[in-house]
Amino acid sequence: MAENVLHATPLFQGIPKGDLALMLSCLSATRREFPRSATIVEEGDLVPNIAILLSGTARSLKTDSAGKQVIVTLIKPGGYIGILLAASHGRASPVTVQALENLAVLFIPMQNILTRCDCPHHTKLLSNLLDAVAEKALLLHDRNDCLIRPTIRDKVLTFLLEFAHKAGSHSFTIPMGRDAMAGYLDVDRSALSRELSWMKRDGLIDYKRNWFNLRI
Amino acid sequence: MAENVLHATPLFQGIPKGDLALMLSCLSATRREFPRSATIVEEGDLVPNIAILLSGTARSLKTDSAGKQVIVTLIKPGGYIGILLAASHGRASPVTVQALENLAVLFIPMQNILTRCDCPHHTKLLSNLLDAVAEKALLLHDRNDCLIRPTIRDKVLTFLLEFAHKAGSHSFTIPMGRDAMAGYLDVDRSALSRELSWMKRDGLIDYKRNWFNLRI
DNA sequence: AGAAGTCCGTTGCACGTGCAACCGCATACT
DNA sequence: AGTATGCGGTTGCACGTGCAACGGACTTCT
Repeated sequence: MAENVLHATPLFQGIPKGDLALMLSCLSATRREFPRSATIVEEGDLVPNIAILLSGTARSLKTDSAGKQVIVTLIKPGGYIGILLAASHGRASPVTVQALENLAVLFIPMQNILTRCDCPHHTKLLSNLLDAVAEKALLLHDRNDCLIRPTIRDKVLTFLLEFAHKAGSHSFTIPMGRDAMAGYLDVDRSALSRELSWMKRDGLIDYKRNWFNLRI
Repeated sequence: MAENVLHATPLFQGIPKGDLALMLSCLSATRREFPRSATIVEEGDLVPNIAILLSGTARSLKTDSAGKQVIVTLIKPGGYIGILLAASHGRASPVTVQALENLAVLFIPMQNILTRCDCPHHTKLLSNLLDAVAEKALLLHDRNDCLIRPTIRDKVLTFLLEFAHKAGSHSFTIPMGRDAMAGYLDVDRSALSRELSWMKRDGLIDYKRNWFNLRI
Protein backbone atom coordinates (compact mmCIF):
# COMPACT_ATOMS: atom_id res chain seq x y z
CA MET A 1 0.00 0.00 0.00
CA ALA A 2 2.81 2.35 0.84
CA GLU A 3 4.37 1.52 -2.49
CA ASN A 4 1.21 2.49 -4.32
CA VAL A 5 1.34 5.98 -2.89
CA LEU A 6 5.04 6.22 -3.56
CA HIS A 7 4.77 5.14 -7.13
CA ALA A 8 2.21 7.84 -7.78
CA THR A 9 4.31 10.50 -6.13
CA PRO A 10 6.24 12.74 -8.54
CA LEU A 11 9.51 11.94 -6.81
CA PHE A 12 9.43 8.34 -7.98
CA GLN A 13 7.79 8.83 -11.32
CA GLY A 14 9.43 6.95 -14.15
CA ILE A 15 11.03 4.46 -11.80
CA PRO A 16 9.86 0.88 -12.34
CA LYS A 17 7.74 -0.50 -9.53
CA GLY A 18 10.03 -3.48 -9.16
CA ASP A 19 13.06 -1.33 -8.35
CA LEU A 20 11.37 0.82 -5.73
CA ALA A 21 12.02 -1.40 -2.71
CA LEU A 22 15.68 -1.70 -3.62
CA MET A 23 16.02 2.05 -3.97
CA LEU A 24 14.31 2.74 -0.67
CA SER A 25 16.64 0.48 1.26
CA CYS A 26 19.61 1.93 -0.61
CA LEU A 27 18.46 5.41 0.41
CA SER A 28 17.96 4.26 4.02
CA ALA A 29 14.35 5.36 3.90
CA THR A 30 12.59 4.80 7.21
CA ARG A 31 8.92 4.60 7.98
CA ARG A 32 7.45 6.23 11.07
CA GLU A 33 4.00 6.57 12.52
CA PHE A 34 2.53 9.58 14.26
CA PRO A 35 -0.62 9.76 16.36
CA ARG A 36 -3.31 12.32 15.75
CA SER A 37 -2.33 15.94 16.53
CA ALA A 38 1.36 15.01 16.84
CA THR A 39 3.93 17.51 15.62
CA ILE A 40 6.10 16.33 12.75
CA VAL A 41 8.03 19.57 12.24
CA GLU A 42 8.21 22.46 14.65
CA GLU A 43 8.67 26.10 13.68
CA GLY A 44 12.40 26.76 13.76
CA ASP A 45 13.45 23.15 13.21
CA LEU A 46 16.16 22.15 10.82
CA VAL A 47 14.92 19.54 8.37
CA PRO A 48 17.53 17.07 7.06
CA ASN A 49 15.00 14.61 5.61
CA ILE A 50 12.46 14.60 2.89
CA ALA A 51 9.21 13.28 4.28
CA ILE A 52 6.49 11.73 2.17
CA LEU A 53 3.05 11.29 3.61
CA LEU A 54 1.96 7.67 3.14
CA SER A 55 -1.42 7.84 4.84
CA GLY A 56 -3.47 10.34 6.81
CA THR A 57 -3.61 14.10 6.40
CA ALA A 58 -1.55 16.85 7.96
CA ARG A 59 -1.50 20.61 7.90
CA SER A 60 1.17 23.22 8.14
CA LEU A 61 0.49 26.35 10.12
CA LYS A 62 2.32 29.43 11.22
CA THR A 63 2.00 31.35 14.45
CA ASP A 64 1.16 34.96 13.96
CA SER A 65 2.91 37.87 15.67
CA ALA A 66 -0.26 38.25 17.70
CA GLY A 67 -0.20 34.52 18.51
CA LYS A 68 -2.95 33.74 16.03
CA GLN A 69 -2.46 30.59 14.00
CA VAL A 70 -2.62 30.84 10.25
CA ILE A 71 -3.15 27.68 8.23
CA VAL A 72 -0.84 27.59 5.29
CA THR A 73 -1.33 24.30 3.50
CA LEU A 74 -3.06 20.96 3.71
CA ILE A 75 -0.98 17.85 3.04
CA LYS A 76 -2.50 14.66 1.67
CA PRO A 77 -1.07 11.17 1.04
CA GLY A 78 1.67 11.35 -1.57
CA GLY A 79 2.46 14.92 -0.55
CA TYR A 80 5.76 16.14 0.81
CA ILE A 81 6.65 17.60 4.15
CA GLY A 82 9.59 19.93 4.28
CA ILE A 83 10.93 19.21 0.84
CA LEU A 84 12.03 22.81 0.39
CA LEU A 85 13.71 22.88 3.78
CA ALA A 86 15.57 19.64 3.19
CA ALA A 87 16.73 20.84 -0.20
CA SER A 88 17.95 24.09 1.25
CA HIS A 89 20.93 24.08 3.56
CA GLY A 90 20.44 25.15 7.10
CA ARG A 91 17.12 26.93 6.71
CA ALA A 92 14.93 26.85 9.77
CA SER A 93 11.34 25.85 9.19
CA PRO A 94 8.92 28.79 9.04
CA VAL A 95 5.98 26.51 9.77
CA THR A 96 4.78 23.83 12.13
CA VAL A 97 3.40 20.62 10.66
CA GLN A 98 0.69 18.85 12.61
CA ALA A 99 -1.02 15.49 12.10
CA LEU A 100 -4.77 15.83 11.65
CA GLU A 101 -5.18 12.04 11.77
CA ASN A 102 -2.90 9.13 12.50
CA LEU A 103 -0.07 9.33 10.03
CA ALA A 104 2.42 7.08 8.33
CA VAL A 105 5.41 9.01 7.02
CA LEU A 106 8.42 7.92 5.00
CA PHE A 107 11.66 9.74 5.77
CA ILE A 108 14.52 9.89 3.28
CA PRO A 109 17.76 11.61 4.33
CA MET A 110 18.53 14.31 1.80
CA GLN A 111 22.21 13.47 2.00
CA ASN A 112 21.55 10.01 0.60
CA ILE A 113 19.72 11.43 -2.36
CA LEU A 114 22.52 13.84 -3.15
CA THR A 115 25.33 11.36 -2.78
CA ARG A 116 25.24 9.09 -5.76
CA CYS A 117 25.06 5.45 -4.84
CA ASP A 118 25.03 2.37 -7.03
CA CYS A 119 21.33 1.74 -7.11
CA PRO A 120 19.58 2.18 -10.44
CA HIS A 121 17.66 5.25 -11.54
CA HIS A 122 19.48 7.57 -9.19
CA THR A 123 19.83 10.17 -11.91
CA LYS A 124 16.11 9.96 -12.50
CA LEU A 125 15.46 10.41 -8.80
CA LEU A 126 17.60 13.53 -8.67
CA SER A 127 15.91 14.92 -11.72
CA ASN A 128 12.52 14.25 -10.16
CA LEU A 129 13.54 15.87 -6.90
CA LEU A 130 14.75 18.98 -8.66
CA ASP A 131 11.56 19.01 -10.66
CA ALA A 132 9.43 18.75 -7.53
CA VAL A 133 11.25 21.60 -5.80
CA ALA A 134 11.07 23.76 -8.90
CA GLU A 135 7.38 22.98 -9.29
CA LYS A 136 6.73 24.08 -5.72
CA ALA A 137 8.54 27.32 -6.44
CA LEU A 138 6.58 27.89 -9.63
CA LEU A 139 3.29 27.29 -7.83
CA LEU A 140 4.31 29.91 -5.28
CA HIS A 141 5.21 32.19 -8.17
CA ASP A 142 1.82 31.69 -9.75
CA ARG A 143 0.07 32.58 -6.53
CA ASN A 144 2.26 35.65 -6.10
CA ASP A 145 1.23 36.67 -9.57
CA CYS A 146 -2.37 36.77 -8.39
CA LEU A 147 -1.72 38.29 -4.99
CA ILE A 148 0.18 41.33 -6.24
CA ARG A 149 -2.69 42.48 -8.45
CA PRO A 150 -4.24 45.64 -7.02
CA THR A 151 -7.93 44.81 -7.29
CA ILE A 152 -10.05 41.70 -6.93
CA ARG A 153 -10.96 41.90 -10.59
CA ASP A 154 -7.29 41.83 -11.57
CA LYS A 155 -6.61 38.94 -9.23
CA VAL A 156 -9.51 36.95 -10.64
CA LEU A 157 -8.47 37.62 -14.23
CA THR A 158 -4.89 36.55 -13.56
CA PHE A 159 -6.15 33.47 -11.79
CA LEU A 160 -8.57 32.48 -14.54
CA LEU A 161 -6.13 33.24 -17.34
CA GLU A 162 -3.65 30.85 -15.78
CA PHE A 163 -6.28 28.13 -15.76
CA ALA A 164 -7.34 28.89 -19.31
CA HIS A 165 -3.71 28.70 -20.34
CA LYS A 166 -3.23 25.31 -18.71
CA ALA A 167 -6.51 23.99 -20.07
CA GLY A 168 -5.75 25.36 -23.53
CA SER A 169 -9.27 26.66 -23.80
CA HIS A 170 -11.41 29.64 -22.83
CA SER A 171 -13.81 27.31 -21.12
CA PHE A 172 -12.78 25.18 -18.17
CA THR A 173 -13.65 23.92 -14.71
CA ILE A 174 -11.61 24.77 -11.65
CA PRO A 175 -10.94 22.17 -8.95
CA MET A 176 -12.10 24.28 -6.02
CA GLY A 177 -15.10 26.04 -4.61
CA ARG A 178 -15.59 29.72 -3.78
CA ASP A 179 -14.11 29.40 -0.31
CA ALA A 180 -10.87 27.88 -1.55
CA MET A 181 -10.70 30.32 -4.45
CA ALA A 182 -11.14 33.26 -2.10
CA GLY A 183 -8.49 31.78 0.18
CA TYR A 184 -6.06 31.35 -2.69
CA LEU A 185 -6.56 34.91 -3.88
CA ASP A 186 -6.61 36.18 -0.30
CA VAL A 187 -9.88 38.05 -0.63
CA ASP A 188 -13.19 37.92 1.16
CA ARG A 189 -15.53 35.29 -0.21
CA SER A 190 -18.53 37.58 -0.49
CA ALA A 191 -16.41 40.26 -2.10
CA LEU A 192 -15.25 37.65 -4.59
CA SER A 193 -18.83 36.64 -5.41
CA ARG A 194 -19.75 40.29 -5.84
CA GLU A 195 -16.87 40.98 -8.18
CA LEU A 196 -17.57 37.81 -10.19
CA SER A 197 -21.15 38.87 -10.82
CA TRP A 198 -20.01 42.35 -11.83
CA MET A 199 -17.56 40.80 -14.25
CA LYS A 200 -20.37 38.72 -15.71
CA ARG A 201 -22.54 41.84 -15.96
CA ASP A 202 -19.71 43.60 -17.80
CA GLY A 203 -19.41 40.73 -20.29
CA LEU A 204 -15.88 39.81 -19.23
CA ILE A 205 -16.66 36.28 -18.15
CA ASP A 206 -19.42 33.76 -17.87
CA TYR A 207 -19.57 31.22 -15.08
CA LYS A 208 -21.70 28.85 -13.14
CA ARG A 209 -20.29 27.40 -9.96
CA ASN A 210 -16.91 25.91 -10.84
CA TRP A 211 -17.29 26.33 -14.58
CA PHE A 212 -15.85 29.44 -16.20
CA ASN A 213 -15.68 30.92 -19.67
CA LEU A 214 -13.41 33.82 -20.54
CA ARG A 215 -14.62 36.26 -23.20
CA ILE A 216 -11.45 38.25 -23.79
CA MET B 1 36.54 38.25 -14.82
CA ALA B 2 33.75 35.88 -15.66
CA GLU B 3 35.29 33.39 -13.27
CA ASN B 4 35.19 35.89 -10.44
CA VAL B 5 31.44 36.29 -10.79
CA LEU B 6 31.00 32.56 -11.11
CA HIS B 7 33.02 31.77 -8.06
CA ALA B 8 30.87 34.09 -6.01
CA THR B 9 27.65 32.63 -7.35
CA PRO B 10 25.93 30.16 -5.01
CA LEU B 11 25.89 27.50 -7.69
CA PHE B 12 29.67 27.15 -7.61
CA GLN B 13 30.25 27.79 -3.95
CA GLY B 14 32.64 25.36 -2.32
CA ILE B 15 34.24 24.43 -5.62
CA PRO B 16 37.95 25.30 -5.81
CA LYS B 17 38.74 28.09 -8.24
CA GLY B 18 41.25 25.95 -10.05
CA ASP B 19 38.68 23.33 -10.99
CA LEU B 20 36.09 25.73 -12.34
CA ALA B 21 37.36 25.92 -15.92
CA LEU B 22 37.48 22.15 -16.16
CA MET B 23 33.94 21.83 -14.86
CA LEU B 24 32.60 24.43 -17.25
CA SER B 25 34.02 22.69 -20.26
CA CYS B 26 32.81 19.35 -18.94
CA LEU B 27 29.32 20.83 -18.60
CA SER B 28 29.51 22.31 -22.12
CA ALA B 29 28.87 25.77 -20.73
CA THR B 30 28.72 28.38 -23.46
CA ARG B 31 29.07 32.11 -23.23
CA ARG B 32 26.83 34.44 -25.23
CA GLU B 33 26.49 38.17 -25.53
CA PHE B 34 23.30 40.14 -25.88
CA PRO B 35 22.91 43.78 -26.94
CA ARG B 36 20.89 46.24 -24.89
CA SER B 37 17.12 45.60 -24.86
CA ALA B 38 17.53 42.16 -26.39
CA THR B 39 15.21 39.39 -25.27
CA ILE B 40 16.87 36.45 -23.53
CA VAL B 41 13.70 34.54 -22.68
CA GLU B 42 10.26 35.12 -24.12
CA GLU B 43 7.00 34.51 -22.33
CA GLY B 44 5.95 30.97 -23.21
CA ASP B 45 9.45 29.73 -24.00
CA LEU B 46 10.76 26.42 -22.80
CA VAL B 47 14.04 26.85 -20.97
CA PRO B 48 16.49 23.92 -21.16
CA ASN B 49 19.49 25.86 -19.84
CA ILE B 50 20.47 27.51 -16.65
CA ALA B 51 21.71 30.99 -17.45
CA ILE B 52 24.04 32.95 -15.20
CA LEU B 53 24.43 36.65 -15.74
CA LEU B 54 28.15 37.46 -16.03
CA SER B 55 27.88 41.20 -16.64
CA GLY B 56 25.18 43.78 -17.20
CA THR B 57 21.69 43.91 -15.72
CA ALA B 58 18.44 42.42 -16.93
CA ARG B 59 14.84 42.45 -15.81
CA SER B 60 11.99 40.03 -16.03
CA LEU B 61 8.52 41.31 -16.76
CA LYS B 62 5.09 39.96 -17.41
CA THR B 63 2.44 41.23 -19.75
CA ASP B 64 -0.83 41.97 -18.04
CA SER B 65 -4.26 40.88 -19.26
CA ALA B 66 -4.81 44.53 -20.15
CA GLY B 67 -1.46 44.59 -22.00
CA LYS B 68 0.23 46.48 -19.19
CA GLN B 69 3.75 45.36 -18.34
CA VAL B 70 4.52 44.45 -14.78
CA ILE B 71 8.13 44.31 -13.67
CA VAL B 72 8.76 41.24 -11.59
CA THR B 73 12.44 41.13 -10.76
CA LEU B 74 15.78 42.76 -11.44
CA ILE B 75 18.72 40.49 -12.26
CA LYS B 76 22.30 41.48 -11.48
CA PRO B 77 25.67 39.84 -12.29
CA GLY B 78 25.90 36.48 -10.58
CA GLY B 79 22.13 36.10 -10.72
CA TYR B 80 20.24 33.37 -12.52
CA ILE B 81 17.87 33.50 -15.42
CA GLY B 82 15.28 30.79 -15.66
CA ILE B 83 16.75 28.51 -13.05
CA LEU B 84 13.30 27.40 -11.91
CA LEU B 85 12.17 26.77 -15.45
CA ALA B 86 15.23 24.74 -16.34
CA ALA B 87 14.87 22.68 -13.19
CA SER B 88 11.22 22.02 -13.92
CA HIS B 89 10.31 19.80 -16.84
CA GLY B 90 8.43 21.34 -19.69
CA ARG B 91 7.15 24.43 -17.92
CA ALA B 92 6.66 27.41 -20.18
CA SER B 93 8.13 30.66 -18.97
CA PRO B 94 5.60 33.01 -17.36
CA VAL B 95 7.91 35.97 -17.86
CA THR B 96 9.97 37.73 -20.50
CA VAL B 97 13.58 38.56 -19.67
CA GLN B 98 15.05 41.67 -21.24
CA ALA B 99 18.57 43.07 -21.27
CA LEU B 100 18.76 46.54 -19.74
CA GLU B 101 22.40 46.88 -20.80
CA ASN B 102 24.78 44.84 -22.93
CA LEU B 103 24.94 41.43 -21.35
CA ALA B 104 27.29 38.49 -21.10
CA VAL B 105 25.48 35.31 -20.17
CA LEU B 106 26.74 31.81 -19.42
CA PHE B 107 24.46 28.97 -20.48
CA ILE B 108 24.67 25.53 -18.91
CA PRO B 109 22.41 22.77 -20.24
CA MET B 110 20.42 21.37 -17.35
CA GLN B 111 20.78 17.89 -18.77
CA ASN B 112 24.55 18.03 -18.29
CA ILE B 113 24.16 18.96 -14.65
CA LEU B 114 21.76 16.11 -13.99
CA THR B 115 23.75 13.46 -15.79
CA ARG B 116 26.72 12.63 -13.66
CA CYS B 117 29.98 13.00 -15.50
CA ASP B 118 33.54 12.31 -14.40
CA CYS B 119 34.54 15.81 -13.47
CA PRO B 120 35.17 16.55 -9.80
CA HIS B 121 32.71 18.18 -7.42
CA HIS B 122 29.68 17.16 -9.42
CA THR B 123 27.87 16.12 -6.27
CA LYS B 124 28.61 19.51 -4.79
CA LEU B 125 27.27 21.19 -7.90
CA LEU B 126 24.04 19.26 -7.71
CA SER B 127 23.68 20.04 -4.05
CA ASN B 128 24.26 23.71 -4.77
CA LEU B 129 21.73 23.70 -7.59
CA LEU B 130 19.09 22.12 -5.40
CA ASP B 131 19.90 24.61 -2.69
CA ALA B 132 19.56 27.53 -5.08
CA VAL B 133 16.18 26.36 -6.36
CA ALA B 134 14.94 25.71 -2.83
CA GLU B 135 16.17 29.10 -1.70
CA LYS B 136 14.24 30.77 -4.52
CA ALA B 137 11.14 28.90 -3.42
CA LEU B 138 11.63 29.89 0.20
CA LEU B 139 12.05 33.53 -0.76
CA LEU B 140 8.77 33.34 -2.62
CA HIS B 141 7.26 31.69 0.44
CA ASP B 142 8.49 34.49 2.67
CA ARG B 143 6.95 37.09 0.43
CA ASN B 144 3.69 35.19 0.30
CA ASP B 145 3.73 35.21 4.07
CA CYS B 146 3.69 38.99 3.99
CA LEU B 147 1.26 39.36 1.10
CA ILE B 148 -1.51 37.26 2.63
CA ARG B 149 -1.74 39.40 5.77
CA PRO B 150 -4.97 41.37 5.78
CA THR B 151 -3.72 44.82 6.75
CA ILE B 152 -0.63 46.89 6.08
CA ARG B 153 0.26 46.74 9.75
CA ASP B 154 0.23 42.94 9.67
CA LYS B 155 2.28 42.88 6.51
CA VAL B 156 4.87 45.21 7.98
CA LEU B 157 5.10 43.22 11.21
CA THR B 158 5.57 39.95 9.33
CA PHE B 159 8.18 41.59 7.14
CA LEU B 160 10.11 43.11 10.03
CA LEU B 161 9.89 39.99 12.19
CA GLU B 162 11.48 38.00 9.40
CA PHE B 163 14.37 40.46 9.29
CA ALA B 164 14.72 40.50 13.05
CA HIS B 165 14.80 36.72 12.99
CA LYS B 166 17.55 36.65 10.38
CA ALA B 167 19.52 39.36 12.12
CA GLY B 168 19.06 37.70 15.50
CA SER B 169 18.26 41.05 17.05
CA HIS B 170 15.37 43.44 17.56
CA SER B 171 17.40 46.16 15.95
CA PHE B 172 18.51 45.94 12.33
CA THR B 173 18.88 47.73 9.02
CA ILE B 174 17.00 46.64 5.92
CA PRO B 175 18.70 46.70 2.51
CA MET B 176 16.02 48.67 0.73
CA GLY B 177 14.23 52.00 0.72
CA ARG B 178 10.55 52.77 1.17
CA ASP B 179 9.78 52.34 -2.52
CA ALA B 180 11.23 48.85 -2.65
CA MET B 181 9.66 47.93 0.67
CA ALA B 182 6.25 49.08 -0.53
CA GLY B 183 6.77 47.14 -3.75
CA TYR B 184 7.71 44.00 -1.87
CA LEU B 185 4.67 44.23 0.39
CA ASP B 186 2.50 45.31 -2.52
CA VAL B 187 1.14 48.39 -0.81
CA ASP B 188 1.10 52.07 -1.64
CA ARG B 189 4.24 53.87 -0.53
CA SER B 190 2.44 56.72 1.18
CA ALA B 191 0.09 54.30 2.91
CA LEU B 192 3.14 52.43 4.12
CA SER B 193 4.71 55.60 5.51
CA ARG B 194 1.44 56.48 7.21
CA GLU B 195 1.12 53.07 8.81
CA LEU B 196 4.77 53.10 9.91
CA SER B 197 4.32 56.38 11.74
CA TRP B 198 1.14 55.10 13.39
CA MET B 199 3.02 52.02 14.52
CA LYS B 200 5.70 54.25 15.97
CA ARG B 201 3.02 56.34 17.67
CA ASP B 202 1.54 53.16 19.14
CA GLY B 203 4.91 52.11 20.51
CA LEU B 204 5.15 49.00 18.36
CA ILE B 205 8.29 49.94 16.54
CA ASP B 206 10.92 52.61 16.26
CA TYR B 207 12.61 53.48 13.02
CA LYS B 208 14.57 56.01 11.09
CA ARG B 209 14.95 55.51 7.37
CA ASN B 210 16.26 51.97 6.87
CA TRP B 211 16.91 51.30 10.53
CA PHE B 212 14.23 49.55 12.56
CA ASN B 213 13.74 48.47 16.14
CA LEU B 214 10.96 46.11 17.19
CA ARG B 215 9.49 46.56 20.67
CA ILE B 216 7.43 43.41 20.95
C1' DA C 1 25.15 79.32 -3.58
C1' DG C 2 21.44 77.99 -6.44
C1' DA C 3 19.16 74.45 -8.98
C1' DA C 4 17.66 69.92 -9.68
C1' DG C 5 16.94 65.34 -8.12
C1' DT C 6 15.92 61.75 -4.69
C1' DC C 7 13.83 59.95 -0.74
C1' DC C 8 10.58 60.08 2.87
C1' DG C 9 6.64 61.81 5.56
C1' DT C 10 1.88 64.08 5.66
C1' DT C 11 -2.87 64.74 4.49
C1' DG C 12 -7.67 65.10 2.26
C1' DC C 13 -10.52 62.41 -0.39
C1' DA C 14 -12.87 58.77 -2.69
C1' DC C 15 -13.30 54.10 -3.69
C1' DG C 16 -12.66 49.28 -3.03
C1' DT C 17 -13.37 45.70 -0.09
C1' DG C 18 -13.71 43.27 4.48
C1' DC C 19 -17.43 42.19 7.46
C1' DA C 20 -21.79 40.55 8.96
C1' DA C 21 -26.13 39.06 8.05
C1' DC C 22 -29.38 37.08 5.19
C1' DC C 23 -31.43 34.40 1.43
C1' DG C 24 -31.96 30.87 -2.27
C1' DC C 25 -30.84 26.54 -4.01
C1' DA C 26 -28.91 22.40 -4.13
C1' DT C 27 -27.88 17.64 -1.94
C1' DA C 28 -28.15 14.32 1.84
C1' DC C 29 -30.18 12.17 5.57
C1' DT C 30 -34.06 10.46 8.72
C1' DA D 1 -42.02 14.98 2.79
C1' DG D 2 -39.52 17.49 6.01
C1' DT D 3 -35.26 18.82 8.06
C1' DA D 4 -30.43 19.67 8.14
C1' DT D 5 -26.29 21.07 5.99
C1' DG D 6 -23.28 23.18 2.77
C1' DC D 7 -22.31 26.24 -0.96
C1' DG D 8 -22.87 30.42 -3.41
C1' DG D 9 -25.01 35.04 -4.32
C1' DT D 10 -26.68 39.71 -2.45
C1' DT D 11 -26.48 43.88 0.15
C1' DG D 12 -25.74 47.83 3.65
C1' DC D 13 -22.15 49.70 6.15
C1' DA D 14 -17.78 51.17 7.87
C1' DC D 15 -13.01 51.22 7.55
C1' DG D 16 -8.64 50.65 5.43
C1' DT D 17 -5.97 52.10 1.84
C1' DG D 18 -4.89 53.66 -2.99
C1' DC D 19 -4.27 58.03 -5.05
C1' DA D 20 -2.64 62.58 -5.81
C1' DA D 21 -0.47 66.48 -4.29
C1' DC D 22 2.61 68.78 -1.44
C1' DG D 23 6.53 69.86 1.71
C1' DG D 24 10.89 69.06 4.06
C1' DA D 25 15.57 66.96 4.46
C1' DC D 26 19.43 65.55 2.08
C1' DT D 27 22.62 64.82 -1.88
C1' DT D 28 24.73 66.02 -6.32
C1' DC D 29 25.98 68.89 -10.00
C1' DT D 30 27.14 73.21 -12.34
